[in-house]
Amino acid sequence: MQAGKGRSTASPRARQTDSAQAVTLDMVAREAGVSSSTVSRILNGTARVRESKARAVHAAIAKLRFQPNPVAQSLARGKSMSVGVVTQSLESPFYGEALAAIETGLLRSNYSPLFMSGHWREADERRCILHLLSRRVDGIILLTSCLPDRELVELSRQAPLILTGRRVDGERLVSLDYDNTQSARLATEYLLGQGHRRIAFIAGPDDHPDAQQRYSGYKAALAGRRIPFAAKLVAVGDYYDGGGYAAMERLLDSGEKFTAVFAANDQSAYGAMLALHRRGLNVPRDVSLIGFDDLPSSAFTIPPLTTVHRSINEVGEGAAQAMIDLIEGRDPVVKLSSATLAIRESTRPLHP
Amino acid sequence: MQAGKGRSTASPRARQTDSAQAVTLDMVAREAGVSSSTVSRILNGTARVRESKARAVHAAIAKLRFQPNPVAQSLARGKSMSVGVVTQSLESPFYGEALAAIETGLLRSNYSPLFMSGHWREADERRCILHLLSRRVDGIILLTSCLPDRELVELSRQAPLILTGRRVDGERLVSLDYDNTQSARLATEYLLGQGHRRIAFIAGPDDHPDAQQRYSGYKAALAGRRIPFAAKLVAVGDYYDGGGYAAMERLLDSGEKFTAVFAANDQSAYGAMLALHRRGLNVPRDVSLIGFDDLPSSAFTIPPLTTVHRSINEVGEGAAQAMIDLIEGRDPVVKLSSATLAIRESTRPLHP
DNA sequence: CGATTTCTTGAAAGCGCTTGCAGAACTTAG
DNA sequence: CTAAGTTCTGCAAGCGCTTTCAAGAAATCG
Repeated sequence: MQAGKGRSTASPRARQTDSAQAVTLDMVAREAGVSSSTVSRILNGTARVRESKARAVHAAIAKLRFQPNPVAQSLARGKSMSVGVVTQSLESPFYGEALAAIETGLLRSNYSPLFMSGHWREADERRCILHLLSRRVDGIILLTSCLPDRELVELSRQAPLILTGRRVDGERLVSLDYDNTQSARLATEYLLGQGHRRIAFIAGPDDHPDAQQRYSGYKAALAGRRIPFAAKLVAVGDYYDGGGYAAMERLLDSGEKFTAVFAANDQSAYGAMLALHRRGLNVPRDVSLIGFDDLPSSAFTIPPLTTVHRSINEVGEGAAQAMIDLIEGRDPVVKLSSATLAIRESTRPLHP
Repeated sequence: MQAGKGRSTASPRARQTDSAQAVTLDMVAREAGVSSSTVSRILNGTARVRESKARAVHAAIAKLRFQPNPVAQSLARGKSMSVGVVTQSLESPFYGEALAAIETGLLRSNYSPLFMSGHWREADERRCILHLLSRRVDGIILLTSCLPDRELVELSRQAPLILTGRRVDGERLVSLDYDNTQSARLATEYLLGQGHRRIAFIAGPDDHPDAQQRYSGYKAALAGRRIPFAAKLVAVGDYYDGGGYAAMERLLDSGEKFTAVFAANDQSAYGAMLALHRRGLNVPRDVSLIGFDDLPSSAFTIPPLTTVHRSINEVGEGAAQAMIDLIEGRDPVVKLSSATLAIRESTRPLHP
C-alpha cells in the first residue's frame, strides 16, 4: 500500500471538496440558521424540534442537496448500517437469487449488503468474516456456512448472525433452514411413488452440510419403504455439472442396475443427463432423473427437469428481515414455506 | 428509521465495547509507550520511525490484536477503500463470474467491493449509483451500464469509473470493451464457414447495448459474404431461456427456412434448443445452433453448445485493476484477449 | 565545538456526525 | 405575576484515525 504515492495527483481532501458531495451538516445548519445538533436531530427524528426550524432546515437541505455522510455517521454511531453476506459462490445462479433477495430486503431498511464469497472453503470463509468484521458490519449473513457449529456460536457473540441451510442455536443467531433432509426425502419418495425401486443417488461433496442432509433424506425415504440401501447406487459428485457427469459414468460403469436417479442438485443432474445421453440412454424412458434446487434453467433442459423447488427468494428475504430484526433488537420471526416438487418431464412411472 | 428504538437493548457504544474489536490505536500507542501519531505512521508507512519504537509498536499491535477501524480511517482520509460495482443481475452466472473476479482483484489491494444490481433498468441503476456515491465509494465499476453516454461522462467527474461492455471516453473513465460486434461476427462467420447460408438470429433485448452490437455483428458477417439480410430470420428474445424458447417458436412458425441459428446469448440458446426439440428437430442434425457467452453449463447441454467464449474472468480482473490504478492516480493499462469459439456439438457442416 | 541540516516525534486540529448536558424559551399552574 | 414544568436548542465532547506543525534529537559540516 503505497500510501504516500498517489497523493501527488490530488490530496484526498481536495478530491472530497471538488466532488459534488462536499455539503456537510454544518453548512446546512448555517444556511438554516440553527446549530448542527438541531439539523442532526431533525434528520434522525431524535427529538422534537420547532416546526419553523424544521422547515428552514428542510429547505436548506433541499437547497444544498445535502446528503449525510454515512462514514461519519457510522463512526459517530458506532454502527455501519451495513451487513456482511457471505455466499459460497458469486457465480452460482442458485445463490445468486438469494443474494438478490437479500439485497432488496436490506436496502429497503437502508442497510447495505457487503457480499463476499467463501468458495466452499473454510479458510476463505473465515477470511471473509474477518474482513467483514474489520469493516464493522452490523451483522453477518452466512449462506450455507462450512464452519463448525462451535465457531459459529462464538462468532455470534461478535455480531448478530443469520445462518441459512443449517440449524445452529445461539443467542444472537438465527438459522433459516429449509430442511434439506425432508426435501430430499420428498424427491426420493416421488420416485418411489412412481414405482421405482432401484434409485441411484448422486451426492454432493461430503463436506457440505446440506449435501449430507440430502443424502440422509434419500436414505430415510428408502428406509421408509424398507428398501435396502445399496452403497453401490451412490456416487458422489461436486455439485457442478462436471461432477454429475463423472458420477453418472461411474454409476453406469459399475454395472449396477437402476431405473431412476436422484441428483443432489440440479447442476449435477445436468451433467448426469449428458452422461446418460452419451451412453444412448434416454431420460425419462430409460431412466428417470430428479434434481434439487430448481434453477431457472431447469425448466429448459432437454427434457425439462423434474426437481425439488424451494423458494430461495423467501430464504433471502427472510434472512434480510431477520438480520434487521436482530440488529434493531426485535425478535425475528421467520417462516419458510416448505419445498415442493416441480414435476416436469425427466421422470416417468416405472410401469406405464 | 426508528433511531431511538432498538437502543433499549444496548447502546451502540456499549455494543462496540463488548465486541472483540474495541482495541483502538490509542491503546496500542499507550501500550507501546509512544504517541498515536507514531502508531499511525508505522501502520501506513507515512514516515520514518526509529527501529526500536517500530518494534515496540508491532509488538503491541500483536499483543492487543489491534485492527484499525476502517470507518475511522475512511473519515479521516476522506476515502473509503471501497468501490461500488453495479451489475445488472446478481443471479446471472455470466456476470457472477465477473463479480467473483472483481472481488478477488479488489481484495488483493485491500479495497472492498460493494455489489448492487440494476436489473437492466435505468432507474434502478441510477439509484444504485446514488446509493454508492452516498456511501462515498472511491470509484464505481459499471457492468454493461444502461445509462446514456452523456450521463456516464458526467458521473465520471464525481468518481473514477470503469465501464465494461461498451466504449465511452472520458477523463477518469476507462472502458473495457470486449467488442461484441466482432465476436458476434466471429460466431456468424463460423456458421457461414460451415456452409450455412440461411442463418437465423435470436436477438437480445433492444435496450441492451451489447445486444445491439451482437446484432450488428451478425449483420456484418452476412454482409461480408454478400448474403442478403432477412428480417424474417430475426426474432428478439430477452436473454433468458424463456425468451429464447419463444423466439425460436416464432421463427419456426414463420415458415421461413433456416439451417442454423445464432442466439445472442447462451441462455437464449438453451430455450431455443428446447423449442427445437419439442418440434422434433434435432440439433445439430436439422439445425445448427451457436450461442454466446460460454456459460459453465453450456458444456453440458444436450448436445453441448458451440458458443463464443470470452474470458469474463479477464474482464473482471481488468476492471478491478484499472479501478485501482485510476484511484491511485496511475495510468491504467488494460488489454483483453479476444474472444474465441468453443466448438462443441451443436453445430455441424451443412453438407457433410 | 557551535551552527546547520535532517530526522523523529508528539500535540493538536481536524474528518462529519451524534448526543449528553444544561441553559433558554415557552407553558401551565398556583 | 411568579414558580414549576415542558419543550427546544446549542455547546462541546466524543467516535478512531490522519496529518500538519513545530519542537527536540541526532547527524553533518566548517
